[in-house]
Amino acid sequence: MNSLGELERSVMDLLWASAESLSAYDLQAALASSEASGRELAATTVLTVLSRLEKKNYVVRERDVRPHRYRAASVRAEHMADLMHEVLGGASDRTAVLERFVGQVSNEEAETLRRILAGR
Amino acid sequence: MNSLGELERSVMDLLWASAESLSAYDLQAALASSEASGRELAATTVLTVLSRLEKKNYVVRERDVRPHRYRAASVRAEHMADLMHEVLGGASDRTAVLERFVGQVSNEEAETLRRILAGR
DNA sequence: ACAGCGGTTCTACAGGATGTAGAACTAGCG
DNA sequence: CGCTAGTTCTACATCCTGTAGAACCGCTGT
Repeated sequence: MNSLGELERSVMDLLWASAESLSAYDLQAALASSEASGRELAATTVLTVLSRLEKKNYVVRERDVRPHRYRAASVRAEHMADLMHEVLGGASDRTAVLERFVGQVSNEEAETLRRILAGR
Repeated sequence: MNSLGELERSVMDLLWASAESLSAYDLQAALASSEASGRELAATTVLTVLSRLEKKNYVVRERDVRPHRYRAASVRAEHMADLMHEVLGGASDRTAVLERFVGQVSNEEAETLRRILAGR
């Protein structure tokens, strides 16, 4: 139930990167320049994707302004942490998974984890 | 690129739970009893799924025995840890993600993490 | 050598997710 | 009240997954 499509993910990346809410037209332009192709998608295409993302609760839509504006429903870090917990949730052997997980992180990251854990 | 289908996941769960390699027929039977429905899938269905899983490098096939036997390419915990790292890898703000992630774990799990980090 | 038979691979199709966009509809400005 | 930008509907191609029949293949016993 997690993974988004290619385009959906691109849109989310833009929304996550933006402090402001964006209109479909902003996104349309941003997508055109970011994606090497340079090709511009049809406005309706962007709108469709946004509707689907809204249905999946990935984005929130501001309907009170005329070009509706959209923003990510949650901060990116939040979303990723959720995904990680989702993976972990599907494990019967949580400790084993955590062991492997921690075993694979770099030293700096291990340090980061210790620091975070220290601050409870 | 991660998520498996329903049936694919069931098959992987069985393979992950088994120390031995299993034949498609073992799996067919196991699936029939585990899934409440009790219905038995066609053998070819199981074979197809196994072929797909092999192509995705989730399982390894022993071709030298006649009913081919299959086993998970990696231990479940390993797989899940990989998935978690995969999620984390797609983050620009890794620390932020880890903060959120740790912030959401239970006290016991936090303790587990500390212990793991201590002994590494 | 050959017919069977169990086992494997090929081929096929339905249904859902996603990318893509035209057609149809709607709200608010002048 | 008619336009026009903007939104929603409808539609279709493609890919992934579940599901399985059809076709093919390698032993094994006679």
